[in-house]
Amino acid sequence: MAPTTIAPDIPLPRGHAAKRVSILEAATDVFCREGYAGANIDMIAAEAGVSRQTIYNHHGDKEKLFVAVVRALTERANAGIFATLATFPDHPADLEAELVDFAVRLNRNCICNSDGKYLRKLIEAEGRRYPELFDTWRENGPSKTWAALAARFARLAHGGYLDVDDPDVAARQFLALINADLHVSMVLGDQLGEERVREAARNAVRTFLRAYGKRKSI
Amino acid sequence: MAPTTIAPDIPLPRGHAAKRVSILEAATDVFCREGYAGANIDMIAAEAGVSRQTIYNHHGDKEKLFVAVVRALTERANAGIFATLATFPDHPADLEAELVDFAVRLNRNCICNSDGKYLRKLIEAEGRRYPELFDTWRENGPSKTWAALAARFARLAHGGYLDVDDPDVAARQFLALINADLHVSMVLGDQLGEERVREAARNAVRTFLRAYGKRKSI
DNA sequence: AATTTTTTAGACAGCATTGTCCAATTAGTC
DNA sequence: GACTAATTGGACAATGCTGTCTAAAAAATT
Repeated sequence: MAPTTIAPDIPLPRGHAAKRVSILEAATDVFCREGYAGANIDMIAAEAGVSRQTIYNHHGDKEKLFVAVVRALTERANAGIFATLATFPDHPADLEAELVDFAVRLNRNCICNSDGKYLRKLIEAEGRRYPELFDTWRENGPSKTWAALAARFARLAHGGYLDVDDPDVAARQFLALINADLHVSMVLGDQLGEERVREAARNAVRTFLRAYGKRKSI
Repeated sequence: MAPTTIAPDIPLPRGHAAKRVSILEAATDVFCREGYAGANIDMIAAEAGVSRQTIYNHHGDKEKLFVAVVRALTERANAGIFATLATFPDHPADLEAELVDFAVRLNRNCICNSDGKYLRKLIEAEGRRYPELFDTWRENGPSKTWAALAARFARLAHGGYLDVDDPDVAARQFLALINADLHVSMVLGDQLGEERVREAARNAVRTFLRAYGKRKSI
C-alpha cells in the first residue's frame, strides 16, 4: 500500500508528516492501553492534538490505522533487535562482564522499552483476530532472533569460550533467564530502574555461565 | 470443566447452578478472546446456550460478570499451583528425573492449561484498568508461588542435593527455564503436545542442574 | 396437581462510536 | 500576496451494545 518502506524523504508537506507521526504515536498509546475494541478515535484524536477528521484523512479507517500502528511497531522493534544483536561479544576479553552488558542492552533496547512492551501486548491481545499481522511478526520476529543469537553462541562455543551442546536451546534459555526477574514487573507495568535491569542481567549471566561456561579445571 | 476442586455437591438448584457455570465458562472464553470491551453479552449468552436476561439475572452487570470470571479463574489457578507445589520432590532418589516430572506437572497443570493461559491474558490485557482485581492476584499469585518454590529449593540445598546461593533467584530462574521453549508457542496459541512439554522440561532441568547441581567430584 | 421460581424471547430507550459531509479556517507554496 | 492543500469543528445517520421491562413458557418444588 503506502511506500513507507525505505524512502528517507518523501515529498510530502512537513506539517502533514508531523501530524502523521503524532497520530501514530497517540494511536499506539491508546490501542495498547485500551485494546482495539476499547480504543476510540476521539481518544486518539485528543491525545494526538488533532481533529478526528484528520485521522480519517490520513488513515481512512480504524482498522487501517491499527495495521499501520502494528507495522510501525514491528519495524522499529525488529530494527532494534538486530542492531543490538550486532553488539554481541564475539571475541570477549571478559566473557561474563560482556555478556552482562549485552544482556542489559537487549533488555533495555528491545524487551523493556516501549516498542517491545507495546508490540508484545498488542500481539498477545489481538494476535488471534489478525493472523496476517501476526505472521509478519512471526517471520522476522522471535524465530530469526533466536537463530541469530544461537549462531552467536555457537561461534562462542567454537572459539572455546563456552561449552554448548545445543545452541538453539542455549539461546532460548539465555533470553528466558534474562527476563526471569523482570517478567512480572513488566506485566504489572512497573517502570524498572537501570539498577534492577543490571541486577537481573548479572543473575542471568551467572547462572548461564555456571551451566554453559567452560570448566576452568586442568 | 466440572468443578473438580473439593466441593462434592452444593445445595443449590441443579439447573440454576448448571446455568451459572455454563455462563461463567462462556464468559471466560469470550472475555479472553475478545477482551473486556470487545466482548458483548449476546455473544456470551449464545455461547452459553442461555438467554441474555438470564445472564443479567445471575450477575447483574457486565463488569460484575467480568469480576466473577477473574475471581473464579484466580481461585482455580491458585489452587492448582499450590496443589502442584505440594508434589515437589523433597527427598528425591533421582533428582533430575523427579525435577523433570515436577516441571511437567507445573507446566501442564498451572502454566499451559486453560486457566493459566486465560488468567495471564486477562491480567495482561485488563490489569491496568482494574487494579484491585490485579492486587488480589498479585497477593497470592506469583510472589507466594515464588516464595514457596524458593523454600523448597532451599530445603533441597540444605539436604545436600543442590548448591544454591540465592533460593529466590533459583526459583525464578527455574520457572523461567521451564517456560523458555513454550512461551512463544503459547502466545501464538498453539496447542502443545505432551512430548513437547516433556522435552522443554528436560532441557530446562538439565541446564538448571548444570548451574545448581552438586558437583560430583571428590 | 398446584405453586413458586427461573428462564426465555422480544421489544425498548439510552448511550457511545464509527464514518461521512460540509463550510470555515489555517497553514504551506508559488 | 494569491493560491492550493490540509485541517478543523460540528452536525449527522447508521450501527451496535447495555441494561430494563414485559408476558409467556418451562422447570423445579411442595
